[in-house]
Amino acid sequence: MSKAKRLLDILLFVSAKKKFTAQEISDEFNISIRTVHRYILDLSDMGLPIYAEQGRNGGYTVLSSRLLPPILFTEDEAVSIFFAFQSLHYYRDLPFNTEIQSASHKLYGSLQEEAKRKVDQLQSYIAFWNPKRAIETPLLKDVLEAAIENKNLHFHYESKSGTTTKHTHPIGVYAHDGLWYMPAFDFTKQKILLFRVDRILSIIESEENKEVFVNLKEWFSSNFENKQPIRLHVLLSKEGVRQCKSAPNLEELVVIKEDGTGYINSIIDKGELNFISPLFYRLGMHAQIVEPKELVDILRQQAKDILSMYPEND
Amino acid sequence: MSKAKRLLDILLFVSAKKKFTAQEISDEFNISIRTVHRYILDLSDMGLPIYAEQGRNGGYTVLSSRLLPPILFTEDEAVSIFFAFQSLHYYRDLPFNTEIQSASHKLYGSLQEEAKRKVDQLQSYIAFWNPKRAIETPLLKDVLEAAIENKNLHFHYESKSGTTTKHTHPIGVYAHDGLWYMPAFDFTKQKILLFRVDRILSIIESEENKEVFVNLKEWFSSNFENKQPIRLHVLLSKEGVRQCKSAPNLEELVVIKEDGTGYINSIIDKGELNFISPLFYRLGMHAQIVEPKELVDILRQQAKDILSMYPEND
DNA sequence: TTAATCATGCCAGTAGTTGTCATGTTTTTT
DNA sequence: AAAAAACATGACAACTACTGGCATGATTAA
Repeated sequence: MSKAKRLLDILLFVSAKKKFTAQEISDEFNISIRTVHRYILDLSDMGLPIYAEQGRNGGYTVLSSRLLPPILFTEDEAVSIFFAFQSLHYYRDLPFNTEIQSASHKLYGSLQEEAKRKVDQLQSYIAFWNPKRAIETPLLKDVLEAAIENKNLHFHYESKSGTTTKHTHPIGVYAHDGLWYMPAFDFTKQKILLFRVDRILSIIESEENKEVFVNLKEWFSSNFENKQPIRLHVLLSKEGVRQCKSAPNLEELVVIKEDGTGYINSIIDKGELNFISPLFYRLGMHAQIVEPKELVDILRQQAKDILSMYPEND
Repeated sequence: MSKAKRLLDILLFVSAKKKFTAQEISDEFNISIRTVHRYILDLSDMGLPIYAEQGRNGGYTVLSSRLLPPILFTEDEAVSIFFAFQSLHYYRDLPFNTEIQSASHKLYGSLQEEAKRKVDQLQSYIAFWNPKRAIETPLLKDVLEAAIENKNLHFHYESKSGTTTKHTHPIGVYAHDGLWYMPAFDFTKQKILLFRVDRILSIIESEENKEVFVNLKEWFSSNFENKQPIRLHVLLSKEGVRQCKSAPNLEELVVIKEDGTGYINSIIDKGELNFISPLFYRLGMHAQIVEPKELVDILRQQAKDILSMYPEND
């Protein structure tokens, strides 16, 4: 077997084992101890952070975490990785910040000049904009860890009514619009609630739990099921069509007529009414609500509240 | 020089040159032609997609795009790259889809079993949720290309008033809330406008342009300057504080008092009024607007419109 | 003190690499 | 048809690198 291949095998072996003696490698790969010492010198020259402890009970120790075999990327693949990293620049807190830094550095360093320019250009022509929030999410990594390790999580939470204590089992973590959310089973309320990770003030403790809950994907899809179906029927002007087409939950429901106007006439979840009412409020004349009466009531009630708060005095 | 190092040098040389003869390599690196043939066999065994054309004017041709020297990633760095790719899964259209696929594949293949499980788990516990996956943006790649190559772009656009033709110079492309936007200098209106890439119906043509415009970063930062400063003064209940803290542009302006209530009293851009009015509409009693009068007028006018649309008949 | 380690040097035997020469094949040019 | 330019492959001797064994030292723990 060629030296290069053998070196690689040893690299993988030792970076998994972390601590070992020359004798062990000699036995494992059937090579002389003298050669093991030479190989380790080579690996060290190649940049593997390894150090030796002298004397009885000594041996070698690999510092870095496990290494992968060398990978040959094409330039375009490298650019795509930078592109993906770019999309993360706009989050304040991320679970893998240091690793992203070092991976970026390794990749950028091995690009040729021309490709470096391409990457630099990419960064000045494309962006993933988040309303760049000042909101800190220091516990993100801890929460994600608890979720992945299937642990229960007890924490202090900043809710409407002040600081409360929650006993939960996290389903997962997701980012939306620059904020991090955690759906979790609440043992007190016996159902899955949605928590904002930045509002978790401190983690009290986490503990193992063997029970199996839904996973994040299942939770997402179950959330699309209608809990309280209700018919939404709205007539839309041309502009109304345009704006509804940009609304998260409505876009697929809009039916466009030949003259450019349109309508919505389908079943939605009653819980969404509060969510979509601001849109119809903004649309005003551009959206004529036929059904449900509840939605009209919400709009009218809020309009009355506003008028009573700001009485005509001019 | 060791064989491995020489092979790498040749790998980089040929993957940049694409087409070459054995004689050229022999001259460039001062090795015999016989050895060049041997080396090329080695590279081919290593997976470099290279083929030979026989006969006069023949030679070798490298198929794939340029290769980077082999990179040693740690397992954690590999995981961070998967994490970054994960964040892109939630866009329907992306400029580097195929490269992301192949890079993913290479990385995943060289992970050890344990790490594979970790990556799989990651994908079921973390998500980047994006509400507008259904909207197609087929021209994204073309638009980005025109931006990077500093070209002018003429296209058909679906605007409020129907289909129009735009003559622009793109500044760049950015994603926000699941949609792709393109700020571009409009030659007709002689200023920078914001276009939605999914509303670009077809590209008529693009042409070189030597002129220099602002780049995307400059455009972003210039957009934070107040064009028409106006004072916003609002008194907030505890719930009002909570909700304003979650609003993109307001969160940093909120001042919290000891009892948990708070207020906003600072200068904002007049253009933002239309943007924030739905929030105050929703807050109702939880936000008492002191200034500006314009905001109150917007709320009152819209409330009146709503009430006149849905007259009391119950 | 002894045993277990790493560290390093030397040397001869082995294994791998290289250059040269020879022979073929394919394709284009003359 | 012949010549030229290229790849393809084999044989072999010269050269180079690698390996294992042995020796010697240094360091540490039992």
